[in-house]
Amino acid sequence: MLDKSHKHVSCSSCGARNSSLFGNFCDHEVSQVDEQKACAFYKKGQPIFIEGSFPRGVFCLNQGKVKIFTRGDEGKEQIIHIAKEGEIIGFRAMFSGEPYKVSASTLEECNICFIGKEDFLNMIDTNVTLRNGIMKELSKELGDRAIFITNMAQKSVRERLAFALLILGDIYGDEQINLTREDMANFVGTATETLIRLLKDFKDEGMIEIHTRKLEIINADKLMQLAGR
Amino acid sequence: MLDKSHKHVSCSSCGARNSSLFGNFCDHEVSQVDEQKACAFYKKGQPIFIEGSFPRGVFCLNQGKVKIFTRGDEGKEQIIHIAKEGEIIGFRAMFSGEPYKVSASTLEECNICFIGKEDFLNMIDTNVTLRNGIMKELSKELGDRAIFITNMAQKSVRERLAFALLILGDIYGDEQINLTREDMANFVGTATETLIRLLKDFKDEGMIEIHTRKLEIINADKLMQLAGR
DNA sequence: TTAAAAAAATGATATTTATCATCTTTGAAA
DNA sequence: TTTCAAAGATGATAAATATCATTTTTTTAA
Repeated sequence: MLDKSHKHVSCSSCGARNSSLFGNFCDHEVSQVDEQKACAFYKKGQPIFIEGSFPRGVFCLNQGKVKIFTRGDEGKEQIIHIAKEGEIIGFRAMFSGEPYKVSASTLEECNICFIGKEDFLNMIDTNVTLRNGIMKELSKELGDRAIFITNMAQKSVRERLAFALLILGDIYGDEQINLTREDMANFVGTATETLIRLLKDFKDEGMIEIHTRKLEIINADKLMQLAGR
Repeated sequence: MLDKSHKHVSCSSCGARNSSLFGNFCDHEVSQVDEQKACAFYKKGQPIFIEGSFPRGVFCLNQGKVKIFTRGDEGKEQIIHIAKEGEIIGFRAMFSGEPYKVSASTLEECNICFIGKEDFLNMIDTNVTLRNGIMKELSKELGDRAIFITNMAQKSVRERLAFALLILGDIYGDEQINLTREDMANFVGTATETLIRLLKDFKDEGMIEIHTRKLEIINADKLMQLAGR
């Protein structure tokens, strides 16, 4: 369990920082961010920002996983991305001048830092490396989403599930995949019942192991074959 | 029919420039781009760049429409975007450091200018307005693609077709929508036969008129209602 | 102008996946 | 520990859409 006190998490001691967009900051830059940011503990299921509202800054994940999603016409969530430790979220709306097009909420207990819009944009203006990192990230995600769209349009639910499990495997790393069936269905883009049936098939075919709510991938090769490129 | 000679199209006389990312360039900047760019005439159906290859610069559409697409496992195209006059295409791969994740080819005869990678990146570094414009564009598209993914996952083909027609109506402006049924199906994410049947339904329901290959929207409100938000 | 190829259209059928109803299990709070 | 709500699971059925085969129309190029 995470420390629930709202104490300041120092960037210099942040285990996730090295793999983040702030990874190559010098000591001076790190302490500058440290001064400007605010830290907070989030309970599981807590919203971070909501589609339609205006952004006031960006969020940096120190600990925990966060789902980024939109809601369709009937309110059903479509999960676009699952962010993990080290990721900065909400920075797209910083540049678009539009309200958030997506919502974010925690999938587990999280420690999340906040950097105000002005401070963040200032960093972007003055720090070329950060700026290039951001532009690279925006571009990379744009490419990923083109593939996401294509998968949605052309792959069967079974293939998409295989694909999704591989992505989730990456995100969860050593840990087991830990999502409700509903969230998983909303990531794959299918009905919860269909997802549950397919998970059982995958288990029977020896691709995954199901430990109640947590999933373990035991044959990634077979999943890759199923998922396609 | 367009002039097929490979003569230089001047940015200062480019009708599309005002609505482009170069729209607010001063005279000096415009003439600089003019010197650095190369112009070419493209026939209908000609590829501009192909998924997997490495980018050498960006393309600026002076005249004509271009489809941006990926190919799924079985080679079927999924159209992600249709670019029109004034749009700069292929700049995402400029920042990602990766090969193109999408392909682009012309949907009709086009005049397209090319700006080399170095020149373009140099512009980005020195011109804050252009840079902000690019970042805004990247962010905006990211939001659009989140919605695209959600539509694919949650809307019926009928709803997606209505949505697609509205987008196409915007892109084609005064002109009638002019796409093969196959391209349209690859944009909506459905089988060509399904698309053809639905178009007939839409015609019967008074939402569109079909002039052989070209389509005209005659009841946008009804389409909007069908498409959802 | 004609011939051939490409695109569009139509019908029949199969398949996938969603939906609805119901039941069971799990986990959290009293 | 018991209780209750949420999550997970299962079965039956309906609906949407893809696929395949074939025909007609349009466009392109000889």
